[in-house]
Amino acid sequence: MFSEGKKLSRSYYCQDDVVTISRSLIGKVLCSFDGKILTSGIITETEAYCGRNDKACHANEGLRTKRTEIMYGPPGHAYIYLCYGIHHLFNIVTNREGLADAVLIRAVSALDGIGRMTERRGMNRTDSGLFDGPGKLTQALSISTGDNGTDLLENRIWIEDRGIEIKAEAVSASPRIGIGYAGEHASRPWRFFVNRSSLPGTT
DNA sequence: CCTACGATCTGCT
DNA sequence: GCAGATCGTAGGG
Repeated sequence: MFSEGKKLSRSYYCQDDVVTISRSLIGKVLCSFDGKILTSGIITETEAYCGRNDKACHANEGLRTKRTEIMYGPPGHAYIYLCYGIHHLFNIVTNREGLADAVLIRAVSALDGIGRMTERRGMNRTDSGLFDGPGKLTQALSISTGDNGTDLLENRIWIEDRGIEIKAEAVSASPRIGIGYAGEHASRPWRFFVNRSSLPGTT
């Protein structure tokens, strides 16, 4: 019953421009498997964070701590951290080991296991805005800090290309959210999102 | 040790 | 539109 999809390869995550990867992840499918049920959603919003010369990045300019260690590891692994003491935010390490580039997934549109995803959110299927936030989608996909460091080529959390087409004109770029502290770097248009009118499910 | 604060979300006004 | 939740991390003493 599940759609055929091709899991993104290691080389995809090894591309050297994190902004390009962030843009190209729009329309790909984020999947998670909890041992019983597959849940997934089309990625509709992302943000790029660069390990060099980017004050918004946790690992900017070689800041190496216990938390950021995963970001310095090999590409294609999950960097998950707790935000505001409540929300688990999911990122993908990219480029090359030692550089700490990452893409934050900010929103998805549910595909597989919608009932289970809605349930995990403690919401009703008819409610709106169920998966359109970085903290919301991790809850829906059952992704938490316990999954920090997960290899996205394994079968717990991964990303597929299902050939979903989203027109270039349906995607916009804007400054990243919630990083006002990043000074002059805050205005960089490193957030990518599918325009509201083009979101799956609208006409 | 102690303090400040955050790549957010919800509920209430 | 705004305050409160809630806790790990980072940085300073």
